[in-house]
Amino acid sequence: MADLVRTRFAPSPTGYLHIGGARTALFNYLLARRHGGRFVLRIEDTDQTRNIAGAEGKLLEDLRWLGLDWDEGPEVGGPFGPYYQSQRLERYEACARRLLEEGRAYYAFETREELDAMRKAAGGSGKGFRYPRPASFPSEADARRARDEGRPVVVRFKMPGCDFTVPDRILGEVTIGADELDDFVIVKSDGWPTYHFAVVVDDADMRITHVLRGQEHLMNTPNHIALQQALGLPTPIYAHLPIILNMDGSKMSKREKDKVVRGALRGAIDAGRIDEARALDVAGCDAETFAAWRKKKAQLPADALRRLARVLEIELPEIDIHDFRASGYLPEVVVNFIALLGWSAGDDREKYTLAELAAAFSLERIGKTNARFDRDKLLAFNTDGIAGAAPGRILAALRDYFAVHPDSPLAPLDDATLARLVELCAGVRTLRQLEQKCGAMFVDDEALRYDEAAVRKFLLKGEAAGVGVLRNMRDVLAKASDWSSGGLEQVIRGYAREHGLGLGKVAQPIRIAVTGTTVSPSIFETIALLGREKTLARIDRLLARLEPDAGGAQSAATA
RNA sequence: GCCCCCAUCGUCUAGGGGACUAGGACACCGGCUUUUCAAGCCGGCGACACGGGUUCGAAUCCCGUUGGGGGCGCCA
Repeated sequence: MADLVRTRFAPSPTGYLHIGGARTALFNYLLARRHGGRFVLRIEDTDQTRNIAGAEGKLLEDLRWLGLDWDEGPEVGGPFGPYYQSQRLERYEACARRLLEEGRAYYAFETREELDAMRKAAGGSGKGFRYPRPASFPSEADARRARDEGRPVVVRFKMPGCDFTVPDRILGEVTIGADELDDFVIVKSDGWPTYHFAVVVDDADMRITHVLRGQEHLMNTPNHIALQQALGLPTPIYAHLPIILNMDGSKMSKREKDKVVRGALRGAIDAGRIDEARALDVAGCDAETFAAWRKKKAQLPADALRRLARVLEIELPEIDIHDFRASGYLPEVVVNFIALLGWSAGDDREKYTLAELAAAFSLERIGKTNARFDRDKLLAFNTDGIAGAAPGRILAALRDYFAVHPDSPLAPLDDATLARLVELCAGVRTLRQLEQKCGAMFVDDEALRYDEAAVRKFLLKGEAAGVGVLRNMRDVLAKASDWSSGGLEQVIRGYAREHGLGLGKVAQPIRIAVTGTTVSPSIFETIALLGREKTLARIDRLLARLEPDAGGAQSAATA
């Protein structure tokens, strides 16, 4: 049992689970499962200013949605808890005390402003600053006095002054020179540990054997190893994962959403489609933040971005796991896809279930190169995933989708109807696409919105030939004796043949009348499902709008 | 600026000195199918960043250049 593999995922509760975090969690999960070990979840909530209420719940929900269940951690407990760093403060205090007593750490009293000034003075650009360690360390009395004077008191770790070599299972041995290493802070002035300190203590306490984390942590690792050596703790096996980038090569981050919305808003304002004041109103934040955001100086809250995106009629790029859920991706597809970002089994296989990944995974097959996140390929995977899933699976996935979109027009439908829609929509790429394709069938007639361009193209163009067809079809359909999809197909095809028209010339006007758009399942199936009454009512409704003499509105665009 | 990491089709990758006229997937292009959007089927385009070595032989090993990424916080 001595070599039981124990891995962990240790997020801080600042929002939804990010795609990069999800990949890190997945790899840790897979390694533990592959070796019959334990996967631990720990909440790193040591930054009181960054913790966001409700974020932890979202994080756990996202992990569960992906199917990454943890053996120890929040909600499940375990022998090495508590699994919240905020509940482990005595442990860090004890370790810090020991380091202070042994002269391996010391107090420091600079304010942030003083440190900023020192950094600026250090180098031309202020980079590469190293804290000037005092010849003799301040005493407990000095620390007390500083506190009494209202100065900040932190504890810094005395780096041993030697080079450090990080043994990394992916990158090999990476040596960082002593000159690069700084006496970093281990206890903040609020008494809480920094990440570097807490992570070392906790990983040891929780018997973590393997640490898989993003490559952005590589340069921190000497600090961690030094700390482990000073505290007499073992060094776990490290594996620094390549980073996931956007298609443009920039780091994939939540800023991407800000960027997209900011660009769209500028275009809309330039085009006169929206004005500054209205945009601010939609965003619902304070004017100062909004102004800063427009100048790329700040980020907007997620819900503000969502509201703006809706008004601007743009899709937000998916960044968080929750975004993919909301866009109608299957969790097993997301897992499959991100597993292939930086890992491959070495053959041509690309499709895996979570269990299959757990069986095939190995540290040795993780690559070194950063990967760009290709949404097109994910979409293709999702299309295959939906096409290849058992009907019951898609039904369950739809129910989950409705949990995120309770207002979906499809949400109230029974399983049998939903199953029918799934059949009719074979080939859709996402659950959202299925919703968009079928939604219009299940909204009230009054709520139908007409695609203006489609109306022009298929109804009004060429001396309103489309309107004529629609008028005729209204009568034909009213008299149809068999309102099944088969019967309707006969009637409609028959009409097209008689009048020497392609089916499209007949189907599209009907489709627009009954759905408002050019997209729906087979036209026969669509109106069969809609029923005669609604179909005729919707055709009448559109005809009334398009024929002023019938007393309809001037333009379909106002609908 | 300094330090670290990386480098095969547009993208994710296979490849670990001869099996490479470099394989797969997505995207793209062309065709077929077609009542819309998708899906599907067939075919095609397309890469070893560059320059030096080592070697009988290099995509594979070494060095340099260039390019990309990361780090340089009382954030994690």
